[in-house]
Amino acid sequence: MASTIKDIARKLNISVSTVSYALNNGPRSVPDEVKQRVLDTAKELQYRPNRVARSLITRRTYTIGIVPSEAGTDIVLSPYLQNALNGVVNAAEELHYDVLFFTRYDQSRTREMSDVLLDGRVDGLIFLAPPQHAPVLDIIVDHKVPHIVIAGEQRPTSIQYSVDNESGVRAVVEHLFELGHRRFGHIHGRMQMEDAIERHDYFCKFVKDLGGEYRDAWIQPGNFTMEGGEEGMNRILQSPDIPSAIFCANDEIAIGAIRSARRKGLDVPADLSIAGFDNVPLSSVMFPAITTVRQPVDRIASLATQALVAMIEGDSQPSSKVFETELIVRDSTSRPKEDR
Amino acid sequence: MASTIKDIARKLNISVSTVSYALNNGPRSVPDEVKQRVLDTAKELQYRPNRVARSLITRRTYTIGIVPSEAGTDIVLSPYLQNALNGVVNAAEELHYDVLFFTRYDQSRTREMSDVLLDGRVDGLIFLAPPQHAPVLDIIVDHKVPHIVIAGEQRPTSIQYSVDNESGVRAVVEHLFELGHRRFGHIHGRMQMEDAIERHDYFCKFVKDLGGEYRDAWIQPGNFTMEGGEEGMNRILQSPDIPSAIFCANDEIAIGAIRSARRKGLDVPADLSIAGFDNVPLSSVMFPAITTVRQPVDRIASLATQALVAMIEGDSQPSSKVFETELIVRDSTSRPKEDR
DNA sequence: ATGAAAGCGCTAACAT
DNA sequence: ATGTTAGCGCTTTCAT
Repeated sequence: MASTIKDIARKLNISVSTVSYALNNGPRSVPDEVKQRVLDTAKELQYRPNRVARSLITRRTYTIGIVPSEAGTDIVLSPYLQNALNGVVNAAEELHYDVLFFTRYDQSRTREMSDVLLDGRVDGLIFLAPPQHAPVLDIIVDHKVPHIVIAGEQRPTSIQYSVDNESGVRAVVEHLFELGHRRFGHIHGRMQMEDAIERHDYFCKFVKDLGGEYRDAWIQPGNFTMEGGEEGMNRILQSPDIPSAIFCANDEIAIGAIRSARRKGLDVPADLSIAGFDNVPLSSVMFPAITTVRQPVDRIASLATQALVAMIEGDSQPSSKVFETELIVRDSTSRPKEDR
Repeated sequence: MASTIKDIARKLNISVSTVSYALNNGPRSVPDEVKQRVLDTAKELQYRPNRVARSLITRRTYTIGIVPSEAGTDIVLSPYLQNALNGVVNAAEELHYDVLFFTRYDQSRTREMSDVLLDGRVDGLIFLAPPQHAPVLDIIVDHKVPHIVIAGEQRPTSIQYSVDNESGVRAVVEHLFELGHRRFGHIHGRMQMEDAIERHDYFCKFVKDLGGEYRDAWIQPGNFTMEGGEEGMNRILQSPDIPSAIFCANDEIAIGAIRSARRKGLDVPADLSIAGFDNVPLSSVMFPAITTVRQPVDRIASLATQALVAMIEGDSQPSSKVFETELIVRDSTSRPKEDR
């Protein structure tokens, strides 16, 4: 059995409070001589503090929880989640926090989920791209647990760290328009997610604003995955006539879309321009390299983590932030065929 | 303030033990009528069990800890770690465990580290490619904490899940030899890590066995990273004469090596064959696609997690496992120039 | 300067 | 069938 402060106290014939103060360097002072004896005995007995017992009193665990946007197999294979997690881990390491990854984020069981998130194992929570109207989030807000939402819908009650989808989408659409495209398609993400909705809506808005054309048949779901992108593109290509440019809600969709187009004998970008969003590592080494919108996921996640810890430690009440994007033009977009 | 079982008991004028048994469905039976009233009151008071208090007694947290091979920035960007983490998360989700990612695995502070790992927040630990002779591991063994080591050195005291580096390296070297190569170089990983050591040693052994040639100048460190691979290759290319084939200890090194070779005006594979290890996603979409050795990292991690939980729950004492590899021949290797 | 004791929220042995 | 109570290991208030 592991030894406790009681064991140290007994061995030294002093009280547990003195041991506690000696071990923690305060808040009550302990004479150096006593402190040294406590430390020596602790080492001798291989004493290790039990943080569970400690946090029962202090209500602090030095652990932050990360809540992925959905449960399911292979979620950690998503480049977006990987980058976000990387940012969280980077910041957490510096702040001396560990990261608890909640594996069971099942939308359909609000009660069970909130019980897990609120069971005392973490000091604060980071929600990663939560679905719209997530009831758990209401409960978290209710309980005043420190938390930050990345890429979620606006809620006055929660601090949001999100990317500026408006300027990002505007940049892509304008880029395609300037190349000469007038007929646009879109393969969107999971429409429960804020980024998917915004990118879809801004796509429609900017195409309309510029006087371009889009049709219902050219707008298809892509689920933020490669498979989804492939299927979405298959459906678009079933139209009697097809658009000359496709904006995909993320790079994985774009990769799938390119694969589908190729399979149907279309050349990207000669026959069809395809653009993505996120700038995941793969997008630059793919053939063709994908035109995309960079968003600083790591940085968003790092700063969110720092802000969360600031909330936890009561240093400050941070405010929501919107992060800038940057258009990266590569080889998957070019002038439309009819122009040449 | 959140409500506790005490609040429920008081409100219902019954004892806390009855409330506890009602909430937990046992081990003592509670009449349905009472149970229902407890459940109703729990809901009404927005009661949520405090798992920290519970685990202080039960010594169970339903959390497994994952210990990365080193601390540092951007560790979650490593494809190997990502795949392993994905496997752990997949299995953990199914088993209803969450995953605590330890961010502060600092080799130089054994004491601090082991305190963190042993502070009661997790039921068991998974070590991911720990460095050789890691003193923390000794302490973990000492404390009889359930744990499994992935890709670590053999230790009779710990259960190991590792990949069969011998057959993997043999397959690449034989592949290169059959293509006609006789002069081999190697860019190795961090030599504190078992996989790096084994791949290096087996490389030397099999080249020798087959009657091929390698020289000290052709064996360079690559640190398991793209940058390392690039630098390693730069050094190899400084030799007056160079090998015709390079085996890299992982795919990231290979990617860096290819980049370096290209920069010096060499064509891969025409001028130089380069092979990797791991089969990370990038390796198949790279240009040229990389010849590599597939190892089932996700599966290793999933099975390790399942085995760990079995240990935790006392169901069984699993044994160490070695996993098979598979050579995947792609476009970065071909017959040497002089042959043509 | 330091000991005694209360108690964090919960489980479970011990009573009745 | 159910209440009382002793902790789990720790922090911290209250005494002295």
